[in-house]
Amino acid sequence: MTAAASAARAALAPARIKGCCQPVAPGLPDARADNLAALHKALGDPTRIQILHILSTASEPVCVCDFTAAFDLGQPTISHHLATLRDAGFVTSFKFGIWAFYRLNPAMSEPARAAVGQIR
Amino acid sequence: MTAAASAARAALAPARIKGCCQPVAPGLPDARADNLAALHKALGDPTRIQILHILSTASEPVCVCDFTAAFDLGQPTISHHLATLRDAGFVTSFKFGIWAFYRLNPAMSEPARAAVGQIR
DNA sequence: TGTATCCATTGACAGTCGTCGATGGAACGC
DNA sequence: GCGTTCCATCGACGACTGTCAATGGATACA
Repeated sequence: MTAAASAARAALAPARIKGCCQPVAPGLPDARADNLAALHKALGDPTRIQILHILSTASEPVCVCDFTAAFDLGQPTISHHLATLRDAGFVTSFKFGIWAFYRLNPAMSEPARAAVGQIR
Repeated sequence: MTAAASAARAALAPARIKGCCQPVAPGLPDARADNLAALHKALGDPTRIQILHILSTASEPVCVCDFTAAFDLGQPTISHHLATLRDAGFVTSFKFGIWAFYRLNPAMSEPARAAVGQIR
């Protein structure tokens, strides 16, 4: 080991005698980590990113039939993606006659809002 | 249909004659949507959220052996999660002797940085 | 040189996810 | 009422994901 490397090691791992391991902060509460992971998992699909992009640039609620026309996917698949986004708190929906409309959830959580803000 | 509902429909779906569908903006470039989805997919696991939390609060690079001690998971699983975060651009690693250290990637993309900033 | 430690990789397995076709309920127009 | 349209749900299937045990390479130290 060179002198430089030795100095680097001292800076990186001071007081790590037998091996290098030292205790690490316990981290986030499990519930918090689970919530954040679920939030990001809902964003882990290109179709759902596109849906949120459409909703974040739309001035009005968007009809499901508009989504099915915009994507090369079956209607059940679109419905599934919309339900995923709704379950994660990103969007809300309402029915109007035979149509269902979706829009961004105005009560979205702060991390969710930050994530949607990056979809540009 | 009540008069109020009729007015609401006119506001929501003007000029939607045969059905309600109207063209929707084509959306993000596919590559952009894919990149954002991959980024969020890498955050879609509580263990990886915890890892990023530890790294974002650590003042020094953190040794893999510290992660294996902090989680109730096997060493290959920790290694897998760290590789996932590295492939997604969240962290970088270097070896020092027999130890491997990880830290937040200083060249992280802007959406990635925003997401990590929400892990608190 | 030999041994021990650390960590990445491989192979395997159960569970989850994205997608589709089929079905059924709800609302509209005739 | 009756047929039509829209959309959520169900069942199924292939692909991917998280986890582990086993393996092997690289490094340090006696």
